[in-house]
Amino acid sequence: MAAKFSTGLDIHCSIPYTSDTKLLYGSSSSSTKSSRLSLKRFTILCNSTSKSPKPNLDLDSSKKKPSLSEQLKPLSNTILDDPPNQARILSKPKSTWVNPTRPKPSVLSLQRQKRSTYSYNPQIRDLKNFARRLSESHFSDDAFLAVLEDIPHPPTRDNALLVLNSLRPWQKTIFFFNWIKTRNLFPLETIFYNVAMKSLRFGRQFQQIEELAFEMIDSGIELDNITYSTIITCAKRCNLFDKAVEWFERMYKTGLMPDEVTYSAVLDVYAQLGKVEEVMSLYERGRASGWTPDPVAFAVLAKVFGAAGDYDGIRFVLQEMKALEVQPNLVVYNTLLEAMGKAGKPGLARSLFEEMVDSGVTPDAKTLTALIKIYGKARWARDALDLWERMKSNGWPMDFILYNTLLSMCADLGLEEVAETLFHDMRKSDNCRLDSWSYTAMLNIYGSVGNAEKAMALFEEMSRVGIELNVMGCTCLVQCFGRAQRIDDLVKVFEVSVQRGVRPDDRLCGCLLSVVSYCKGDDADKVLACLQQANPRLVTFVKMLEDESTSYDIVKEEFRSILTNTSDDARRPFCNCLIDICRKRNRAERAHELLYLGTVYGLYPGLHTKTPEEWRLNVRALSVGAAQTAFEEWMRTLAKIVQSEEPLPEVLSANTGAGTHKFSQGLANAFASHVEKLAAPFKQSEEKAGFFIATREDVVSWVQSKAAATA
DNA sequence: GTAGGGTTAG
Repeated sequence: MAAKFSTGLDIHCSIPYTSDTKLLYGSSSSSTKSSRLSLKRFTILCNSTSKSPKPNLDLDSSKKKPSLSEQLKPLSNTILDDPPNQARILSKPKSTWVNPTRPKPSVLSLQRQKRSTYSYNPQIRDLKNFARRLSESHFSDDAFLAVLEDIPHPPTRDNALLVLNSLRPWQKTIFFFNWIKTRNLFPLETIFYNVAMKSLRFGRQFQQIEELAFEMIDSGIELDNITYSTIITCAKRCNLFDKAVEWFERMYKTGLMPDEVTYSAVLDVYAQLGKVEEVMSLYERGRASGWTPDPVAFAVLAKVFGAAGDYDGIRFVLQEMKALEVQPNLVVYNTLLEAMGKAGKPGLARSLFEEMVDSGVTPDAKTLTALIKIYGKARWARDALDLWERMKSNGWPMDFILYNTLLSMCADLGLEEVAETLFHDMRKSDNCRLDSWSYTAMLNIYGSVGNAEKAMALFEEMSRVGIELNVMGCTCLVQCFGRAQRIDDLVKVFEVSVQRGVRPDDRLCGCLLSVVSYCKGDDADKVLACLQQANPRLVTFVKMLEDESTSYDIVKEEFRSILTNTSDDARRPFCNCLIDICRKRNRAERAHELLYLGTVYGLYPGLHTKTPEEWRLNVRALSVGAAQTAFEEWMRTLAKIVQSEEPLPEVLSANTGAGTHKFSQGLANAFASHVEKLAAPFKQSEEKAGFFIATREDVVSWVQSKAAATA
């Protein structure tokens, strides 16, 4: 594992735009009492088990959602356990249920609502043209009204419905709806409301939909499953999830059973909220009612497990479909592939894709986008390139999102030339255009290979063709010019970006901080001046670290406070860079303090792992300076263990990672020279790349000889 | 978009 776009020293300090955040930044979790641990001992290294230490930063308490069971309560208490009698009768018309004291719970109707069939309307052509003319025009209300009077055929029920269905946007649909209502030519049935609501849904006009629904209730017009599912999905699209649930509950209360369409719409409401338990509860209640879910419902299930990165859940979906003999369709496959990616299972995604192709389902651009993204993230260059070849030779569909994903994949894999070919193809192509994603992906690549000339040329081209630089592009350029020591260019890009409205985020700040860590004198001051605009507290903290008189307690409090206000994925990079800065400015002990705090705050889970046979220091997610600091710390601890004659395992190892990324092989080399400088008895493994190994005897005799030398 | 549900990018 390695950072995506870094060479040499700063590979883990800059904040690369990798999708690999789980590996790179680690997950944070909570709580070791830092205040009770003695700073001097740093015992955390050898006391920690393979379990991640839990940081005691309660950083996200304000965002806490109600518990899952709390959220499910309204459904389970008010509805699902107590379905109205009428509904129960509807859902099981031929039931031979004999135990009336324990009615079989039923939560959905197994019959889908029947749609009325259209009778052929010979005037369809004229009316559609009429509707299209109205839709495309820009009339005032009066003019619109005048044109309506010229409707080519009398506004009978069927004619009016046809026009209503073809009008857009929603303002015109509603205008026409009100027009037929005031003319009072025929009673407005449910279907008229449903059609009007659908148009409102396109315009995301939930409030108006709700008003129409109340109007139906007031006038005694029946709300059916189509009405409810339209209301619910509109609420969902407007992010009004409580409204979606409210209308679902209202439906049961009026004695109407949802059919499977409404039911999966609600499943999706919970899926979008990430409420896995609720989705499963609804799903199981549906199954218990005799429901065989269709592919749409399975796509919802796959989505919710994908979002949670829950591989067992994904397997469950596959098993259920197999058991119920439901054949996955394209969307289900796409969703499952996405889910496999989120669960970090590239191999399973690959075999699922082959299964899909074998079963005769032709992949579309979304399928290929999902898969290319997975291969890029997994750094599976061969599979990614093979797939690209297959796409070309099979003529599988491409779109601009797929092109941009291919570019990002190239960035993940360091495929500069392939990316340039793709970029060139897109430039020539008629059906896709280079957009800010494409340019940003290229900046990412040039930033990673350190090609400052090409990055600058691209930056200038963007200004010329009017594509705005976003915060990611800015970060890539800062990284690129920082590494090339073109600090004046860096400052210029930063200033221009801020002027054009880029709001620096934590990743950009981390990137600036990493440049500070390897710059000197004037250059460092120039970069700090940029950082001052973006995050003044960080600059103050850097100055505090440099000042010998700052006490540990103050460092601890200020660091904690800074981390609290830093997004999760930028915390470890911040800590890495700050450690590097301390080491570069001869504040080695300060570096040890920061590493200790970082460990306590959960930024380095699994830094030290123990088995009875082997203790291992895992520094793959550390910057060079942090890795050196951690190694020194470990040696101190091991020395104490030897001196106090406590037991050691047979093998001690340090893992720097092999640097599978083309641009990131710096850590192992830097680590090797540090080991050499300390004359520590660790040897780089020949079989296992990225491992440094010592035996217990090596370590014991090394400690003893050092002790003898200083005695 | 032909009255209702599900899938694509740092």
